[in-house]
Amino acid sequence: MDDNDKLENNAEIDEGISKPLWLRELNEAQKNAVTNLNGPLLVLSGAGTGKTRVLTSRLAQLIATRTANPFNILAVTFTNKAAREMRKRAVDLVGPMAEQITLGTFHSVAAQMLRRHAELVGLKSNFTILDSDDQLRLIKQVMEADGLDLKRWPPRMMLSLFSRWKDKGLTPEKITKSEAGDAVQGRAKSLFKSYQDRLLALNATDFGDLLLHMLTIFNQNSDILDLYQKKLTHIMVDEYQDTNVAQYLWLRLLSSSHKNLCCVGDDDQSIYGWRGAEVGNILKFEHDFPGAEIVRLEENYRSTGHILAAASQLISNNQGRLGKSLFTTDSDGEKIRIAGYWDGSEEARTISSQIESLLKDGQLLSEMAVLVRAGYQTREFEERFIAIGLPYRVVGTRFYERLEIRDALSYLRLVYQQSDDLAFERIINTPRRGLGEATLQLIYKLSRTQNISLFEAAKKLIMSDDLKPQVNRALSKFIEDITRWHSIHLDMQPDALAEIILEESGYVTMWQTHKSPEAPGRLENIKELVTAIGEFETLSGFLEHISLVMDNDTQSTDGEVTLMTLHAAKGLEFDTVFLPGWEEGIFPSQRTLEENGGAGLEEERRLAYVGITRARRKLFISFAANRRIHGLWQSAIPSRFISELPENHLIEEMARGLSIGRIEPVMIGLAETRVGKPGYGPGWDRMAIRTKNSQNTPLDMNNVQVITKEQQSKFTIGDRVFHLKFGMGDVQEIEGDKLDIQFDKAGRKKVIASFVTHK
DNA sequence: GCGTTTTGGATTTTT
DNA sequence: TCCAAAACGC
Repeated sequence: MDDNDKLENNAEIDEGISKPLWLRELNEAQKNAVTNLNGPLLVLSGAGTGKTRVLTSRLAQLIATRTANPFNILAVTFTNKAAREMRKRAVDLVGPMAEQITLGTFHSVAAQMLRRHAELVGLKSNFTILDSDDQLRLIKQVMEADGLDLKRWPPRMMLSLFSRWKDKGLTPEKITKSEAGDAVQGRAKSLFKSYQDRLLALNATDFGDLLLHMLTIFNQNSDILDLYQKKLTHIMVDEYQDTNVAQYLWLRLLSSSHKNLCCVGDDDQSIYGWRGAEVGNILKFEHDFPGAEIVRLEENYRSTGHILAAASQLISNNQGRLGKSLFTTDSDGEKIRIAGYWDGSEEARTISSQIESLLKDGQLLSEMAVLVRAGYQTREFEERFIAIGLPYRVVGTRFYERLEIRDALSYLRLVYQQSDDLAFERIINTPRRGLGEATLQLIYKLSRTQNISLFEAAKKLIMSDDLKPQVNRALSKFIEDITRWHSIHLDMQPDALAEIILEESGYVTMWQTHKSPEAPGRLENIKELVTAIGEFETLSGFLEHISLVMDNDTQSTDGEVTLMTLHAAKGLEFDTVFLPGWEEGIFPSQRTLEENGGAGLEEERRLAYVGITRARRKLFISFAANRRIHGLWQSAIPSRFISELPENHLIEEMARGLSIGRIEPVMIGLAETRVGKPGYGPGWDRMAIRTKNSQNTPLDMNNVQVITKEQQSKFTIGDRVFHLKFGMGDVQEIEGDKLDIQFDKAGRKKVIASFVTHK
């Protein structure tokens, strides 16, 4: 059946003969969302309520009813994976004409638009999109040029401040005094400006710029905005709760003439606030788009009754929700199992054997997942899994972020575009060519004074006699190589080109002769990269692809347990889910509480909700009473989230006399004050918040153990002490609240003073 | 300019 | 504890 037949067929069907196939499989609420085609529509879709089906069916419905042509539809997602999935399912429903839908991530759609109108913001259409590593080096340069102490103001922090501003749709001009505060002695705004100027000079953007520049263009050129409003008459947005202000403004501009904006999302699953996502967008949808229809998808097709009940009860502790009540026709299933362990390794051991016994019962490892709050928590499990030979995979470090991949990409970028200064810098001396800091400084200077790229500057330097013969030779060779590769790059398959470049530059040899244990793996990755390049016709096509598609969805095979963070698990589901590490300070994360207070706590709770709702049949939640964090032993109390779960849906399995100990207010105060690291680390306002907290949270000093100056001096070197885990020992050294103790049995350890008592 | 030692720092990260 | 970046010494 060709495209037209399919469409005709469906149009006919729609006139009453029978319903199109996609409508037949929908429940009432879903149908409501799918057939409501014009005007603003908000679809609140709880976890597991068939969101993707609704989205794709609605695309089909728009086309089949001829409400919109495929090329008049814009559909935006956050991940490439979601975009691919949506495209595939749309094609399945309406045929190849779905290829004409403008469908992609916010960033890729914005990048396409920006390439068409780049000159309006001072860019050329072949601008480079910088990855976070490039951004970091750039901001460092800008700050150094400004004579700032990089220790006092970590570049990473500046970068995140700037991207937060960009997320809010703020250009340097729009930064007000109150926005900038007194960050970096009031110089933040001018630094931001310098950073943006540098980006333009490099013909480059960062991720935030893609949206930001489009906002500028739309606001300053009504004809262009008009063009897009006329072309894109129907807009659909996935994961609306994760949009930031810039994305919201962009959507509002695009839809302002026709108001055909359909946003799908779940306020309870908003977990990216720290990245600029604004839950407010979804909460105020009705207000922003008067007359908006709201459809709630509340029938859950994923989880058992017990799991849903627990999730619902937990999330009901949050304020300011739009409110949904999930239900299922499925059975109650098994109760959730809550377990307390003595320490982290017992937790890892027990979970591992539970996985093994499920495996014996015929469950697939690919249907089991261990979800943790932070990346470092996977290690304890990995170690255990390796020890017992349990196959697992960690979803984590992304392929394109690896050092060797970035190096290789820099070669390709420089060959493609010699003016790519950041790429130049990265590889000029990799592998070692004897071109170090001194030479680089010369090149910089020339490039700055003559306002030319580093590559051009290097060329000129070779012509001069400013370089030692040896250095001149090395630099000449480098420049010649790049020039030569550039001259052939259009005549070759990009993967063959990449092979030549990486081989002839000595990059591959560098790793072959490198004698570190990870060298072979790096070579493997390089091979993999070349294979990936092979899928593209041109070098430029590949480079555009990778700058936007930092994808990492390695297909899960049947035989591996998945180990990942809760954030990474959003949108996924497993038969069995383990949620370890539910301890105050870890989850909810101490740092989030300190930095964002109540709002932070609510986001952590949503994260817990996301975790629970990943499970279809079996859910295990656990905590450990003692845990080693960054080499220090700390004792912890169970997460307050555990006490928020409804008891009649749980089975508690406590090891050796541990109890869940429903957390009393005093103990919550205790957790906020005591658990966690001593007060160092990034966060300009952390100290302020810490001080504020301690003033606002009066603690009952008789019941609560708090680290005070007085307590730190409780011990002196040579004291005989007792520790819960290590037993008796002698104090060797005292550093603030940490004691270095020689234990009789456990050896020498550093522990926190409050976990030790005199004997 | 390069290899080694020391130190400081340590959430989450769709693009 | 364990990693990466700065500082150091050749």
